[in-house]
Formats: sequence, C-alpha cells, structure tokens
Amino acid sequence: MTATARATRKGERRPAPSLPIARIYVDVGLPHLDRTFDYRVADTQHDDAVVGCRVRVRFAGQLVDGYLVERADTTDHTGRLAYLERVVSPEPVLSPEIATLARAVADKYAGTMVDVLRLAIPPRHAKVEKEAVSDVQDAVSGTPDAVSDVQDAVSGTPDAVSDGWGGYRHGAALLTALGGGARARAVWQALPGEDWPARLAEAATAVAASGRGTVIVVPDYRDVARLHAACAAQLGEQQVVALSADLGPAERYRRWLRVRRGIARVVVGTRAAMFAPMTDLGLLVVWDDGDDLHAEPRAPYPHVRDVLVQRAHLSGASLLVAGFARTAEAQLLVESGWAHPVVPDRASLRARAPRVTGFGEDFDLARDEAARAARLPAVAFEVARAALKNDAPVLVQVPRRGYVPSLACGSCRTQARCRRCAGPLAVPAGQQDGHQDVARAPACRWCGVPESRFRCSACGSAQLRAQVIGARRTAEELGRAFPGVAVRTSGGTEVLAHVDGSAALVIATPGAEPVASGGYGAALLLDGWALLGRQDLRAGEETLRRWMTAAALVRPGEQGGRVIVGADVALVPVQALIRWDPAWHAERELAERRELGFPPAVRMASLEGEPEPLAAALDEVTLPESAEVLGPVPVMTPPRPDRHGEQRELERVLLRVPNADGKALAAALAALQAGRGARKEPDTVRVRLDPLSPI
DNA sequence: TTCTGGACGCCA
DNA sequence: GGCGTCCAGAAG
Repeated sequence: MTATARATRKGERRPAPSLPIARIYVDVGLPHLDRTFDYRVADTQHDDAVVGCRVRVRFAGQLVDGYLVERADTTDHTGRLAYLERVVSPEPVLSPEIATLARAVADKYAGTMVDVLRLAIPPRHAKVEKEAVSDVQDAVSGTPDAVSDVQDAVSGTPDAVSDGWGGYRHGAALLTALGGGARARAVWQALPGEDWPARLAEAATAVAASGRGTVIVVPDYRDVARLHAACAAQLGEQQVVALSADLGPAERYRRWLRVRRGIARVVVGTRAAMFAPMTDLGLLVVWDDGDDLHAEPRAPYPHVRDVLVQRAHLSGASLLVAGFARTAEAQLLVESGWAHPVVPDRASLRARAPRVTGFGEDFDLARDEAARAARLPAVAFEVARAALKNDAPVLVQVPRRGYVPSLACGSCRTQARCRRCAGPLAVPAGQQDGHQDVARAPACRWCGVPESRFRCSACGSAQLRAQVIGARRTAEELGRAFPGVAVRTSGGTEVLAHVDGSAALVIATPGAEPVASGGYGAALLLDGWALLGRQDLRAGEETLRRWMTAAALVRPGEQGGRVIVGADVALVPVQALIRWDPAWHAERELAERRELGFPPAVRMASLEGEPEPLAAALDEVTLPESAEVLGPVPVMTPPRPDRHGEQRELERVLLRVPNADGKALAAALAALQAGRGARKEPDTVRVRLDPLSPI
C-alpha cells in the first residue's frame, strides 16, 4: 500500500458515535503486557465491536489478535490512540463471566490473561461461524419442544430421580436444591457400582428444568461418551453437547458455539470444558477430581477442580466435586464448610460394596504351577477361579503400561538408574514378533543410552529384576494360569470401554478399566507395593483412588463380588478400601499434610530453571514475609540438549506460604515474571503455582 | 515490527 | 549550541 493510500484511508476514519474507546487484551505472550490497551473504534466498526469480540490491532507496528473486553467513553492513555485495525467478527466469544474467570485464574496461577484465554476459547473457524447462524435459527424455532422435553424428563421420572440419589445422606435434598434454583456445593462420594453418569444426568436435568445450564468435566473421552449418552437419554440430543480434545477444529468450534449461543443446556467434556461459555450457569461438576488428567499441562497450569471452585464462587453456580474416592483438596472444601458431604448411607454401602481382602509381601503362592509362574497368591487364584467358574468376568488391574516397565537391583531392590543422567533403566519394548525370550539390553528411559554393565549404586550387585510387571506380560502369564479363559487387555493405545458379562480375564492399567455388564465377579489389584512405594506426596491417595475406581466395577459382596488387593492390610489405604471409607482416608491425609506443611494445607509454588537464572530470580523476587524457600534441588528430568548440544542442568526450588498468603505469593511471582519479561531475560525460569507433585 | 527519545558525535 | 544519526526500549 502506498503512503498516499494509507493516509487517505486513515483520514476517512471517524470515531464511533458513542463509546468510541475499546479496551483490548492483545495476544502477545509477554507477562509485563498482561493488561488492557485502549484503541479507538471507528464509526464503521461501531456495530461489530461488541464486548467479547475478536479484533486485530496494530501493536508496536505489528498486527496482532486481541479481545475486546470493554467499550468506554474515555481513556487514561495520554498519547495518541490508534484505531482498531479490524473487528474479526461480531461473535462475542469472550463473555463477561469468562473474562472475569480468566482474569481470576491468571492471577491465581501467576499467569497471563491471554494464556488462560488460549485454553478457554477455541480457534475461530469462519465457515462454521457463518453456517451456525441458520443452526441457531433452527434451534430457536425448536425451543418450545426442547423445553417441554426437559419438563417431561423431569416430571416423567420422579421416582427414578429420588431412588438414584436416595442411597445418599442429603442426596434427595441436593436434587431438590438444584431443581429449585438454590445454590448447593457438595462433595459427592459415589457408591460402589454406582451408575454415576445417570446420577449426574439427573442432576443436570433438575438444573435444566429450573431454566439453567450445567457443565460437567470428566477425565477422558470414554467418560465423555458415557455421560453424553446418559444426559442425552434424559434431556434429548439437542440439549447436550460433548466437548473433547479429539474433535477437529471445525466440529470443536461448532459445538462450542452451540453452547455460547445458549442452544445446549448441558456440556459434557474433558478439562478444557471447565471454561465452557454456558449461559445461565446453574451447576458445575468435576468427576474424579483426583485424576491427573484434570491438571492442565499448558501455562498457567490450572486444575479443573480449582477453576470450577473459583467459577462457582464468582458466578454463584452450584458445584459438585464427585468421585468414588476423595482427594485431600475435596476434604478441605468439606472441613472449611464451603461444601457439604453427600455420602452413601450405611445400609446402601453395605448392600453395594464388594468384599475386599488384602495380602502382604509374605503371601502364600498358589499351589497351581502356572499360577506360581504368574506370581499369583493363593487367595487371588482361588477368588479368580471361583468367579470365572460362575461365568463372571475378572478384572486384573496392573500398574503402568508396557512390558517390564522398569528395573531394580536384583538383590537390594534399589531403583536401577542410568549412570549418565540418573533416569530409570528399562527393557525397551520389542517388536511384537513373539520372540519374548530374546534378551535385550536395558536402556535409560530418559536419554536412551543402553546399559550393558549394570552395577547397583547402593550395593554393587550386577543383578537386575523387573520392578513392575506390565500389562502384556501379566496377560500372558495369567492366560497360562487359567487355560481356556478368554484374556482381554485394556490400556495404552487400546482402551476398551465395555466388556460383556461372561467369563473372561480383563487385564487393565489404571484408568483404562472397561465397565462390565452386570459387574465383575472379582477384581485383582496387583503390585500395590509398587504404587504405594512411589516417592510422591499423593501416593496413598492416588493408590486408593485407582483401587476404588476399579473395585467400584465389581458386584456387591452380597452377590459374591470379591476384591483382592496386593498390599498389607495394615496400611491405611488398604484399610480405607476394605471399609470403603474414602472420607476417613481423606481426613487422615489432610491431617497429615497439615502436620507436614504440604498442600492443600499450605500454598506452594515451584520455580524451575538453570542454576544461575534461578538464583537470580530468587534474589529479585519480593516474597511475602511468611514464605519459606525450600531447595534448590536438582530436577530429575530427561536431559534435553540445548542449541549448543550441551545438557541442561535444571534445579527447582519450592516456595511455601500459609494459605492466607497465597494471593500475595502469586502476585509476587507474577511481578517477577513481568520484570524478567520486560528485560527480555533469555533464560527461562518456569513458575508453577500449586504444582501437582511438589515432592 | 515500528516509533520515540536520549546519547553521542560532528560541525559551526 | 545546534543538528543529525544511532540504538535501546517500549509497544495504545
């Protein structure tokens, strides 16, 4: 474009007749620019430049995307204002509710607004945006039907609704509150065997009948599918939208727009759905909040449960934190009085829980030769055989995937580590050619260097043993122990959603357990010592959660359902499983974390980076008085060569403050990043608030 | 990527 | 002292 043409076009612009100023969040990822910038709105843009729309603006000479969050009469900016370059579309993709939430989430995690908006708003698809206009009109003309569908669903099945929630203390009251438009906050502990998608669909239906919408967030796409089916059955397809990461960009935007435009009244989705732009929000639900899929891996690393707590708080919507187990974070919501517990009554629990038996390390091996080879304890072998004889499927939960995932010293059991980078040694998964007895050299799972002459760092032994037997080998060995029984595996890339109710061995990794028609006759939860032995703050809680999620798929004990757990009955998580009392476990867990000063009893942040920049950052930051600095310690991560081909040496420090100073800590870290960003510090120091596994 | 202002150098 | 050039820093 020539200078004359530009001048002419500029000269033609006239400010909008009213509210000629637009406040814009510009999409540059710089932490010190995390605020709005004012632009002028031209008269030709006046109608399209609505609050929440996408715009293009010239920012420091560059054209960048942005979101319009406010129209105003005046500006504080003293310099000359530029006009909006372009209103991308008048679709208001950023509602005031989500804008407020995103700002709060950014502040809470010491991140930026635009980082959060990247998680909250899917990329635009122009064609979909246009086609959706007729879609809206169809749906609007169909609204009376849809509303009466909802009312039919509610009034037509009152017994089913009260029966489903009847097994819980305060269950009926919860549904009444949701249907009556009252605000309710609850931590719901589902009964073993519970058809939880049906219960959540009932809750969403009650909310829909009061004219409001529901957002339900679940860990993975299998849960989305189950829940979508349950909700659609009660509310009709039109009312329910499934959002998950596996959708293509067009379909994703199409469904998201249906929510934003108020066509759908229920959203069911994986973690990004926590920001679903539901209109007239009535209820937020997170299912199985202990699943680490609920932790967003992209900056600023928000967690679904915490975002929904925040969103419920800001919007006045009801909140349900639900699962078979209970996290320490959920327990804190209960103990602080913020949420009410909705737990099974004694009679229902007795009627529904499977019978649980534990065995420690000194168990009796099965007499059967093949079962011995599979390392099956006698009790597990007998229970499985009895269930199979009864033509019932048996679930075998094995930790982690693959084939002999990691190695330990054969004499003292110390984890075998790489000499170069201290990564875990493992036998690489072979080609699936059946040559399982071909000896393979172990190699480091981080840097890939093979280890041909292993020596234990603790005792000097050259012996190696498999630390955890993976699903594939367990399947082979168990198949031999139960000849003639069908063996199915679920885990990794091949996950089964469902199996039928006939005799079969179903080998699954945690989180990949298929649902069995009529429930499993038995479940064997093997290698509990490996799960519990992990060096992780959440090892106990996480182990119990995985066990309960699997054991909940087993028939009630009164119908012969048995669970065998491979860990000592004296251990607290095993006790909690046997008594089926996750609330008791969460109570103990939270008490322990209070004592030790771990989250959620305190607020923590981690700073990660190379030693010098990390030290400089610590030097620079102004922390709250109460802050403790723990570390730095070297970080065990896969070493990645940098541009010069050298290994990066990473360190981490933890910062700890009382919960009351959490905001101040986040603000201090945001200021630190703004300072570093403004100076264009080349070295990255990664800041994370509420890291999932601080130890 | 563009703009601005301050530092500095050259010339009168 | 005045003017031009260069560079860093900010960014409406």
